[in-house]
Amino acid sequence: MTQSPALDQPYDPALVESRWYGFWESHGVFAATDSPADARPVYVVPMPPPNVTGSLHMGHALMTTLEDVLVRWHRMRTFNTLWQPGTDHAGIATQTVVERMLAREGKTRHDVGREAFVERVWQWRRDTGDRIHLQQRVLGASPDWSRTKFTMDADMSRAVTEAFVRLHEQGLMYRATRLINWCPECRTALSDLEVDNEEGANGELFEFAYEVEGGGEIVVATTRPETMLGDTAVAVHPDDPRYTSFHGKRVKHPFVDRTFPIVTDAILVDPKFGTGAVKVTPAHDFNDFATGKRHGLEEINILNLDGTMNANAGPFAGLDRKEARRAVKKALAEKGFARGTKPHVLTLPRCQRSGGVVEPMISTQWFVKMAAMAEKALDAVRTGKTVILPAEWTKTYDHFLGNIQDWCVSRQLWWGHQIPAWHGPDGKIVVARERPKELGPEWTQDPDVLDTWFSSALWPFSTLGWPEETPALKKFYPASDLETGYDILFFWVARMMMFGLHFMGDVPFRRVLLHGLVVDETGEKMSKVKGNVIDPLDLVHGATFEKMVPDADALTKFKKAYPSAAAMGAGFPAFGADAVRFTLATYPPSNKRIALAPKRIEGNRHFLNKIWNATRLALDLLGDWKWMDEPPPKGFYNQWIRSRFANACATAHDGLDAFRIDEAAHAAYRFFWNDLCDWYLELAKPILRKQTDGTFLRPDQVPETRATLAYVLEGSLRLMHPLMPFITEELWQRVPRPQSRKASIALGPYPTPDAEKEAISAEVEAWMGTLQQVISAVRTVRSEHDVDKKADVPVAIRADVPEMVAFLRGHVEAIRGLVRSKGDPVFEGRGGAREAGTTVSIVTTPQGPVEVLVGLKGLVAKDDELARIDREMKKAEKDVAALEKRLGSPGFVDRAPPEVVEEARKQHASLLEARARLGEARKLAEEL
RNA sequence: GGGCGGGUAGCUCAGCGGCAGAGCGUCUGCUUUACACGCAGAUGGUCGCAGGUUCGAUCCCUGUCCCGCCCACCA
Repeated sequence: MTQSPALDQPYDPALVESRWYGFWESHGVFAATDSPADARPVYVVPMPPPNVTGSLHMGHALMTTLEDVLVRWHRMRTFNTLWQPGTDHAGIATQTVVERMLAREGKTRHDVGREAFVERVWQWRRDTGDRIHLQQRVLGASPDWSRTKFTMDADMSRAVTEAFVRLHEQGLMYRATRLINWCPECRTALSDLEVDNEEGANGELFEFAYEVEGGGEIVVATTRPETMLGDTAVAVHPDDPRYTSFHGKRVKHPFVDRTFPIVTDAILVDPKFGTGAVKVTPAHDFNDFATGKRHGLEEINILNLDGTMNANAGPFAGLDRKEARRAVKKALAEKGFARGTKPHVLTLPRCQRSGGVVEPMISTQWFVKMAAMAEKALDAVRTGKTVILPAEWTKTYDHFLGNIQDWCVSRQLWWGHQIPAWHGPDGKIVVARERPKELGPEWTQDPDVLDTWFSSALWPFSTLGWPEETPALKKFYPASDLETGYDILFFWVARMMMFGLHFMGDVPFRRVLLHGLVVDETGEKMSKVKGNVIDPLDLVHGATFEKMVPDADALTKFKKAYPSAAAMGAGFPAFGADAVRFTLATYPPSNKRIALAPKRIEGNRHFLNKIWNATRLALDLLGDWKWMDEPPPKGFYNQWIRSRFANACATAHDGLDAFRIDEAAHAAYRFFWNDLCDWYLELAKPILRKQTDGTFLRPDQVPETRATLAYVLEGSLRLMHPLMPFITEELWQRVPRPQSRKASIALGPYPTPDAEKEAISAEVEAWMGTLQQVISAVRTVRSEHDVDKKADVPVAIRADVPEMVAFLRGHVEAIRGLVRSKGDPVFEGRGGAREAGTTVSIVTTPQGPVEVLVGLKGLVAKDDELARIDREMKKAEKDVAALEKRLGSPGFVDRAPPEVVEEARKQHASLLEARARLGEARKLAEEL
């Protein structure tokens, strides 16, 4: 392990973060171990290695971060927490990337052959595997990724085969010939989910006539003229008077020697659209396919697998889809059947992987029956066995599963889990866990592979050893949490739910936590084309713009996508993993688009610096103090900071518990900076720092203050650890702490609201609030009048409530120290005479109004003071008016809850008082 | 066509019946023995628009206009 950085050095994330990963590994922080019997086992389903874009990206970093925050939190509460490494599944991105590499060489996978292609995919995965592993480590993520195998692991393949065979035995996996989505560019079938609809494509509606046998013609409209080669009917609405005379007649195909009927169909045909007559192509359109089934129509496939026309296309055979479209239109025009075109906006179905236009095609594929499994998965969420957060996604989940079609799982690709079926003579098929010995050499295994999401759907239990009844499986299934992006709710989450319930008889996880998608600062999706992709490692380690983007053009694009970063000079400084993690954790999960603002990371980087320096100060103030397990009786400031800490713990716990990590992060941030640093440490300084004569100002307060300071410091490091593992570990190793704590902060415990509950005191916080307001009032006056920082000013505090006077009198040292008053502030009853040149501020507190007088004679311009008072006066007037309107409006006093009315009256009285005082203050200011 | 979000300070976003909040930015003053990656203070909002419910609406309801996403359809 590298040397610890010296604490008096500036905070340097690179120095801090390089040392801890190995330490955690060696101390078993990442391992689930046996724990006390009452400790609930917690399992967070690990995400598979990236399989969407296949490269390192912010979305991946976000998922890693949020998963790891949850895992560290769970682990600190109950040690028995598992987030184990998985094995690779057949990530679809892998082959996409390799195919793109081939395309750059002007080749397709069919040019290099199956074996060579698969080898290239392996190579690519090994290369990226190293980078993924690095990113996991850098971000501090818990799983032992060195154990991750970037292979299609034997155990995983076994689980996939087992699942396939069982589904087949149960009649849920079947082979069928039907209309499916076919991508001619990838030359594979797709599931419905893998088809993206591109809206707003400009197309045209082409109209042409079919000759009706026995005379006349019928005009149809189409956006895909070439499909007319597969037409087997023309449909009209049964009630459409225009076509009544054609019912039962047949039309002649102009290019192929066949005739087909005119049918009536009220489902397919909308008489108001186009000509009211529809050409029917059962083999290449989903609606037409259904129509064909209703009328017993012939299905004529006109396409080859690569998108060229086949022999059924007659004279057009061999042409590509696009060429065929032009040729058909031209031929129809030549024969005099063309009837013109109209512009038409249409939606194009595109392949998610290749972007090619998807063609509906009749094909024989493997399908999984979904209806029964979907029903169970719906029920599990309805009855709360699994909770989806944020809850608004539940409806989306319901809608998807409620309308689900059978899942086409076979792919004509070469990378993936091969289907465990063997084809023999006469179309015989055998499904088995391994090739049956009795099969002769003429039997060949189905060349197709499974949809990558099929193996992913088994993830929660296949990674635990299923189908073996392993101890891990028994202990950790079902998992506690699954954390992932909402974009794969259907692809992954819903399918894990179905397969989990089906194969394990129970839900795969208790909670599903969905986060948003990371986009650039302007809200645009990150993509290589747009040039706005950020590698998280560049944010962690720092990088120049030149390194991140290749050329000047790209740099311009990049800076436009990150306006706040554009002003950062040459590039990103090294923010460090903790700052990146913390920032990612501060976006609320309801936020669907996470606009990554480097400036925000920078702000949080400053927070870490603050923590570093505050700890440095605290250690200095603590001196050689040793941890005491029994905190001594506490004074006011100590009670206050303990109360604030307890509240922060409660908020953080509730936040993490409800998957509002952002709330936990903000609670920790506010506590540490605004309470601990801004107030408590400043108050503790005069107590814990020796005076020039070497004695303490208030020796009686030293032990309790040191104990409290040590307590909240150590506690807040633990509170923040899941959000910023490296810096908290580094500092925690140096602060006083109980002997009972283990070697690493990561081993907990997490501060719980229960343990801190007793420290909460609303009364103490209210009094402290008053003190803070009084101090702020003096500071405001000083600042507004540009009083020299070193100048001491006389301060008088006037209040009528005896407890108030007593309280403030008890804190003269704090007031004097924090506002630089000339001697101790003077305490008086209200309403006395005031010296000329004195400003008056009115502080409204729950305990009543307080006047704060600051003597500024000779230090201040009259106009400034008058302006200040007028401003305060205006605000008071506004508030008084609002309250009077409320109190005066009919029904408020009668109908509003008594405590609300009471509160309003109190405020009103106190504001009137304040207004009166301000009036007097204004008179006084005239004398300045 | 159906559904789900969102529109709040210059920017990014919280809040969701009872005095409108944070971070970043801006302005002013300060190199104060933890921190200028800082401190103190200030500025800044018709809470998209119009109705309704309510004693009271940024918040609930209805309508409406923008923006985003998802699903379905598209001859």
